[in-house]
Amino acid sequence: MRLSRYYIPTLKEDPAEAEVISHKLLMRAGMIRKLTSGIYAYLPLGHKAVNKVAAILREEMNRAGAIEIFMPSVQPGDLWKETGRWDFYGKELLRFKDRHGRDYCLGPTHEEIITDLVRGEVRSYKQLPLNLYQIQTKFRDEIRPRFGLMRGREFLMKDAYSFDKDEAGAEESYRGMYQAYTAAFERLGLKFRAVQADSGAIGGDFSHEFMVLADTGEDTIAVCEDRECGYAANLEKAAVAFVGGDLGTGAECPAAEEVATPGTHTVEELCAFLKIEPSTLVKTLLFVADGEPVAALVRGDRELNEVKLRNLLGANEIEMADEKRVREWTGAPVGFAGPVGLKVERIFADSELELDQGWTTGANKGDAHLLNVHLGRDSKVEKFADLRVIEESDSCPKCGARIGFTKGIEVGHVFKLGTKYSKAMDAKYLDENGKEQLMIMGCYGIGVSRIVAAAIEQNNDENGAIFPPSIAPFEAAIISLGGKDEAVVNKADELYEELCAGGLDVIYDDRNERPGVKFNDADLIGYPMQLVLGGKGLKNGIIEAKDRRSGERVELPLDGFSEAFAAWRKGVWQGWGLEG
RNA sequence: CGGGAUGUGGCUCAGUCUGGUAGAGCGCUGCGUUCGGGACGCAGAGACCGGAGGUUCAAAUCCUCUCAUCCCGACCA
Repeated sequence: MRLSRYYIPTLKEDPAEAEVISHKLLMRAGMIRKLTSGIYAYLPLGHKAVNKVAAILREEMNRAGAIEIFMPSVQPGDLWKETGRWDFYGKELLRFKDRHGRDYCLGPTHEEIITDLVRGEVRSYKQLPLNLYQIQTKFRDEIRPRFGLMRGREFLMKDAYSFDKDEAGAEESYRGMYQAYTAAFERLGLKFRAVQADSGAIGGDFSHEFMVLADTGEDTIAVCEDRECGYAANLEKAAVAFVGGDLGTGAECPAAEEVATPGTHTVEELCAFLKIEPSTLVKTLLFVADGEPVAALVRGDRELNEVKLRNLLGANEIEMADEKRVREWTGAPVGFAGPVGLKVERIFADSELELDQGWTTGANKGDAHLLNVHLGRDSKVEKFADLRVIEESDSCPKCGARIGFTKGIEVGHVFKLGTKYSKAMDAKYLDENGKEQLMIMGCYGIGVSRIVAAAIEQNNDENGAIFPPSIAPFEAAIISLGGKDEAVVNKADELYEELCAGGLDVIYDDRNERPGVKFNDADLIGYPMQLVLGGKGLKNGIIEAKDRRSGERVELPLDGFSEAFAAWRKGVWQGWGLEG
């Protein structure tokens, strides 16, 4: 492509609306433009990068035996009512009515549609397993879209759905997708990790998230420092190594005693007042879980993991109790809740609290706390369970080594759905014995547009983006410094034709611009390879080749250029851990 | 939805407090010079100052309402 006839509107300055680096660079490199909050137009370069990602995903999905289809983004409300998600999905689901007043929504995901499609066609075990996927625009009316392509409302997603006749088959499908994802992310040239994850609103039995590692990522991942072990999990999923014990009867524990603690609403204030450590007291947190009051206890220096509590309760939604409810249940202002005499039936405690007795807790009374509380003797805890957020330096739940934290961007998610949707929508087949069985499903998503943003978040420097060659909108740029020097222009033209003929996706900067402008644009956009041809180089029979990532420059001979270039190109790809 | 901020040529911003003829830099057009890391000179085009209402002789500026965007908290590819 000749740049003089192409469309890459680069910006010299960061747009005011962009905060994170990928958003700034995508805008500045002329790859995207915002239409409205969380909704972007893809300019030629952005579209090209997205397509390169999509092509790799398509290849890996096909290789794994999945079959591409394309489903509508406008979906009838009836199907969502059938699974109950019309009511449960929340405001993220953009709903509207057609001229007849019928309910519709813009698809945030396609379980309902695919299940409807398959139940109408698939009748026999002979047709299973089946794995269908699409690459398609999704719409989620996010509460707060931000960070450009990282969290848009409209975005491109690859979503696959597997249908199997039994659990074993479903697990095999799941493994197949897991492997396909691993292969795809490797080809994309991204540093990533597959981590255990909570299955969230879509539901299901177990799931993994694929995280692109970047310091600017929104998610925190707990990773075992023992590489052999390989345990990695999303913070909200990461199990804490079991530390429970025998609570005993409390016979040796002195009787609970009330002390006045005026004005101590927080753990810090209380500890300062009583001159004790946060690890010796119990925090009592009050929630409303699907409308029902629940209390959760964790040690004073720990943080409650709401996802673990929600899963323990099997609840759909949990939220912190408001001040009014806290007063009602404790008879005290916020900050003095405790398990003893609490007007909440269901009390759950973190396993760790089973290890010790004689805790300091709130007294359910203004300006007072209790000392020497024994959770078995003085209160009725329904269950001790893993409820707290894992901390850095905690033990790995799998091998006991240290846990470290790292940041990541979620770009893929694999779920085993089980029969959640097939049951709700009656997707059945006849087995070998002519008996009706529910299909076992799995679903597998990859944020295609988000990958482009994540690639930049992971790879950039002060001059701009640095694209892995497999994703880059163009693999290489020829920068001609010819100006009016016809010899240089002719040679650059010739090289361009040659590279194109060789099948290389190359952009040729033939603009009548000063060298600095061309260099800066090329660095900003982040083509992995730059080929610079100037008057001096031509005279000496060489062209300068720059590896954008390492910054290394080498001189390639013009005589025998193809071979020299091919060898150098291979080296650049290898620098990314990739094979051209 | 709560909390904070911002809306002024295509872009980044000044001007608003203290009302009085709309500015700068970049970009864009033309001509000339320049040409290996965002050149320079000259000449130009381009803005109902987010919108509506109000106060005033006079509003980008003060008041009221509204819309949009961005940032911090609960969701997710």
